[in-house]
Amino acid sequence: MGNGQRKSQNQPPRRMGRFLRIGLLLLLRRGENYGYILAAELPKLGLPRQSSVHSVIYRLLRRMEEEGLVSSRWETSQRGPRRRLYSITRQGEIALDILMARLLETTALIERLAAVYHANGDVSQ
Amino acid sequence: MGNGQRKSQNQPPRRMGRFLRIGLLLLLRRGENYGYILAAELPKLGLPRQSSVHSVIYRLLRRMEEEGLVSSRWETSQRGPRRRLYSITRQGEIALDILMARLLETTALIERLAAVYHANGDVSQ
DNA sequence: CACCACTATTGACAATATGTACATAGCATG
DNA sequence: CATGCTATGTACATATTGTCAATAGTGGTG
Repeated sequence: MGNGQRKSQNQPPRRMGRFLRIGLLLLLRRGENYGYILAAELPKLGLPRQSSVHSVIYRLLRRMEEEGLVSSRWETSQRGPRRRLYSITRQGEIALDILMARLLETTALIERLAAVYHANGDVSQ
Repeated sequence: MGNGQRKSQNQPPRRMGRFLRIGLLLLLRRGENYGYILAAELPKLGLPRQSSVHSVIYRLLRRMEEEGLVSSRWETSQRGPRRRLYSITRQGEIALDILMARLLETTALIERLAAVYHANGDVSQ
């Protein structure tokens, strides 16, 4: 207790935007779906629940539609509150490919940093 | 006129904050150093140059000092503009360990997403 | 000396991203 | 009709980031 380390310890909320996009595109690649379900499915892909809050997912989906990565239509003829059904577009599929490629770059960066990290005390270059 | 694909293609600037922090801590673990040099060294660790702009690095270093991860002092007796020399603190070393641990989680997430990505058309599950 | 280039740090501003909380609305149940 | 679940959306505050400019010391050139 009472040590002064809290400030750097209390992990600030991770920035998951990039991963959320990928997760949503992956889910939508499986087929048309709507936000409420997508938000519930994301944690199953490994995304932190905290980042998969509904309002965040809805906002992101609208954004992705603006960008042309997904398209939406209102589900017709079902009971309960209306659902906005999203589908991945061709552009979205391309974007997914690009995002995954960039993920590889990120992995490479991480490995590089990890290598330096583990080169402990070894100060030479 | 032009097709409408540009919007999602032109890659938005990556968010490197987390990696920059790690890079700076790794560099400072090698020994005291100042911003101008640190900004030049980061790309050698694999960080994109775009993210290693001086003003960004200076700002981040000040921020990290506020958080107690690094400490600074003015270099005495040298010619040219004064330099603010940074050192990593004990807390900074701990934070580095934590950041690296979280990097592993990120790697796990990436692998998981990649697995789903490559399970192409395989909609089952 | 006037001018320029390089080193070195900082501050200010706008744009974007994110967290959080709330608002709306349909339907079902007791 | 109060409550709770499904379902979507909006609004506001804050955090992060990119960009640009300001300041300052030193050295070289004409």
